[in-house]
Amino acid sequence: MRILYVEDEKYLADAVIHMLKKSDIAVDWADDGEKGLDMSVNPIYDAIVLDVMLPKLSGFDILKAIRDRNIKTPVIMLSALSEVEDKVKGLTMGADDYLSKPFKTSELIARLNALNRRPPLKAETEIHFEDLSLNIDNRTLNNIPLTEKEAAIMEILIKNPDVVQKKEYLLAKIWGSESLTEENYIEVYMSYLRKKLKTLKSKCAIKTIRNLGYKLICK
Amino acid sequence: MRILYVEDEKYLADAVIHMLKKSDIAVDWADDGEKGLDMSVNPIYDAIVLDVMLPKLSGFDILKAIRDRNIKTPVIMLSALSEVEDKVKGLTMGADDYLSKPFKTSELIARLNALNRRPPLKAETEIHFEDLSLNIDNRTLNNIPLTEKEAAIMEILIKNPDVVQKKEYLLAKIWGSESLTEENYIEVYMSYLRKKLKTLKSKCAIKTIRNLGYKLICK
DNA sequence: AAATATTTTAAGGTTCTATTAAGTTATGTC
DNA sequence: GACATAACTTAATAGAACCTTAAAATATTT
Repeated sequence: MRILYVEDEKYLADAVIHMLKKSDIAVDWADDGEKGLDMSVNPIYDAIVLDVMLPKLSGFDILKAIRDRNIKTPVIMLSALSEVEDKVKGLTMGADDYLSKPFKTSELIARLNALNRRPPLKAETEIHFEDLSLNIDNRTLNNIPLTEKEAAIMEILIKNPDVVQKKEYLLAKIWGSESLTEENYIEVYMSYLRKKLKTLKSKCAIKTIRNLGYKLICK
Repeated sequence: MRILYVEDEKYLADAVIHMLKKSDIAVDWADDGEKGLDMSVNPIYDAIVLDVMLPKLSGFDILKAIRDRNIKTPVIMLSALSEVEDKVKGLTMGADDYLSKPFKTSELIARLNALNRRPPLKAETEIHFEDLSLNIDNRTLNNIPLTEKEAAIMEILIKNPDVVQKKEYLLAKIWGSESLTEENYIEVYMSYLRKKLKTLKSKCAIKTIRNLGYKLICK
């Protein structure tokens, strides 16, 4: 794992970097906000550890700048301000985690590892796959409107192409139920969605895996 | 978003659930560890919020149990023990986040949203052997579809290559029966599987051990 | 309150898988 | 090599799972 660490206190930085390296985490260090931002846009990092109080640009400024540029690198904010409002501010601005100073490096390492167990972020409202683009906000698939249920099913399928979604899972997730009368719901909606995929002349189709569920496949 | 909240203090739970609902987060509540574990295995939840100190099973117990079962639902641990060691323990056991009590619900909400900005981890369901790869979820062998019974037989063979599987064992395991009329079932399905292995031009083949059973062998 | 859109229900039709059965081929024994 | 037995293959059938459609019930918009 390779991370960027933006921190102006050299003593602290040296100590933390030393510990991280022992845990096999490569660290690039920036000692002010400007350098930090310049280096942040580099996509090689698995995570960015961002102090809030920095010379020139604050951690929040950097966070905002990189998220505005649609860069999804996981960010852990670091601050002596342990106020809940600050944590919330960081997290809603797109940070993935928030650690109060002083912290133990072992906790930072654990949090870095936790972050990197998950795949990187995808873009928000539009989901693209092959020749399909599903817009969650408008509820449209390649500009043709979908109903709420259709969109909910399509979202799950398109986010996991080629992965079978079990019937019970879809029922539970979308209808919040497990009753058998409702088994037919899913069949009806798959039929609707297939019709729409056909009118779109999409390369993709919904495949049934008998006794299991459905998945999205493309030519 | 729908989450599972495992918490034994009813007062706290009521307050938190109320706030979460206002933020459009649906909450199912379990008030002890056993119920919590039972409900955790249901794949409908976008996250599980887990108190550590619980009757019957601790939050750590639940976390371990669900991660052992390869369930990837994001977990936030909740505890009055704010010791760093505990946080590290939770995070290394596969929790995605850790929140110390007391906490503000706004922070919990921010963290839930941060977690759900990331796509869920997929469970790995592929079994590899020589030039074969069996996907249990998709029910495919090297991307060609298998039926339910074919997949069930193949799973047993591929998990125990070079080990003879007795006819009666396969019958009992897959058909749940020992009748002799059904002896032919297995022969029919071995024939189907062999045909598919041939179309795959696999190095592997199913060998018959007369009067005993079958095993998978490879060149 | 009417018009429209969406969801649910229900019924009949279609497709696929598992089972059955019968003929064929392989294996081991004398 | 002849025989008996076990296993293989294939095609036909039955039944379950799934699809489609249209109408009824709800929900939403105008």
